[in-house]
Amino acid sequence: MRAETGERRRDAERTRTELLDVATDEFADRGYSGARVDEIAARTRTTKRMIYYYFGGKEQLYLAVLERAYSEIRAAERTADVDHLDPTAAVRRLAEVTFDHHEAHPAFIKLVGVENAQQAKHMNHVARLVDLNSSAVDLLAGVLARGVADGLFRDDVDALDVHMMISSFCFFRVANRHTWGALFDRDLLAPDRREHYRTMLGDLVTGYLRK
Amino acid sequence: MRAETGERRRDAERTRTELLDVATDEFADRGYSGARVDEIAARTRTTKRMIYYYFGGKEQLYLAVLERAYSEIRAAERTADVDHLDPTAAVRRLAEVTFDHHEAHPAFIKLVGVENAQQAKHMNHVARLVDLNSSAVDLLAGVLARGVADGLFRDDVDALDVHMMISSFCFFRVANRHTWGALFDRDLLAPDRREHYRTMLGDLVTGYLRK
DNA sequence: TTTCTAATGTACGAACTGGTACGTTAGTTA
DNA sequence: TAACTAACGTACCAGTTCGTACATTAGAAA
Repeated sequence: MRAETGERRRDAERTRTELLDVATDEFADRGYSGARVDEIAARTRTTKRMIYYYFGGKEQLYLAVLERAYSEIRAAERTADVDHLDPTAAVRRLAEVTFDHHEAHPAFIKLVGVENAQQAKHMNHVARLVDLNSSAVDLLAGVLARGVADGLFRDDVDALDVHMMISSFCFFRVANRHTWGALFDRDLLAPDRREHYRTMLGDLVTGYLRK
Repeated sequence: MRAETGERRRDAERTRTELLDVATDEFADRGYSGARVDEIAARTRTTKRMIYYYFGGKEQLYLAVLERAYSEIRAAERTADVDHLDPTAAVRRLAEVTFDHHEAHPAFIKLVGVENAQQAKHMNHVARLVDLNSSAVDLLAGVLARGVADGLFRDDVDALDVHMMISSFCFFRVANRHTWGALFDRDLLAPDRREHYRTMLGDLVTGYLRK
């Protein structure tokens, strides 16, 4: 595999990263038990031995994949700059960021599914993840408070509930596109329907919040 | 395993059903590749040999599980009697039926996840399933038409989109409760929050449809 | 240049796992 | 009651898969 150039350079960081990249796809596509360490190794320029050298084993590799995937997400979530928008536009904006993010990271979505299939037992071992995700909700909570203060929004809604509402729509569209396509013959990710769903989500959320 | 009573009766139907029951849980809990035929057999009163005798193999057993799970669903979906309700109440009713259904059938939800993880490649082999699921959408379409005719609902909404909106909320709540609990320390299935979410879904959908 | 160690490669083993060959028995039918 | 077959059980095999023992090498340090 490695041989194309003939050269053999040593680069611990590159080897580690390459293993993580390939493992992310493999775990996302085949699930934890479906993923094969031999297969992961074969798709890199290094060997299976390095998985054990750098990570310790299949499970720790999966853990590393999970942690990196969630960490990368955090950065993206923070790009939303909504302070200058009025509350309604700001909520719509936040929903769109989540929408775009889900669409752009199918592997991450699959990993969430894999992790839920295992009752999130691995995620509990990555304590660091817990506070990462709160930031998105805090941002939303701020906007909601502004909307309530302005007399635009209902005052009995919880930010985490709204976040769930948004997440569920975005998650479903990506995660369940295959069964949906098979059952109803409609591709939820078809490019020409993208704007439609994005707008729909915004309407949905702002409609729910409106007094 | 079987030995408690000492007796050994022959009953093809019972053996088949028992295998399907156990296999449903095993596939739902561990995914297709994670499920073990030996484990399935061990949890029944019969032996692994019978899986091959009645179904042919692991894959065909999974197919049988999938088909039965979807078939059982259809019956439940039909219990909604909404013709006597005004459009808004009827939509709320349909959403609640889906909500209740998802909550009552976690194994089914998991199977949907398992199937999506495999790009629904097995489901495509069960052509019979396709028309099963349409009935729920047809029911919804009728109600929406009534609402539009009465001047209550927007006239630019598609029934399948509304169905997706409802499904995504219900699906997410059940399917992703583990990661959600781990990240936000909130149990989406806590009994004392059940009414809250059920109402929230109704508000969400009717709010979106309202003119 | 020599030494030393992190990084890498190879070969192999033990346990697991889906599947099967073959024998046995319950219950029906003639 | 003898014959027959659907239903069932046991033992085993062959391929797979995670993991490891051991050998080797690139490149830094002395």
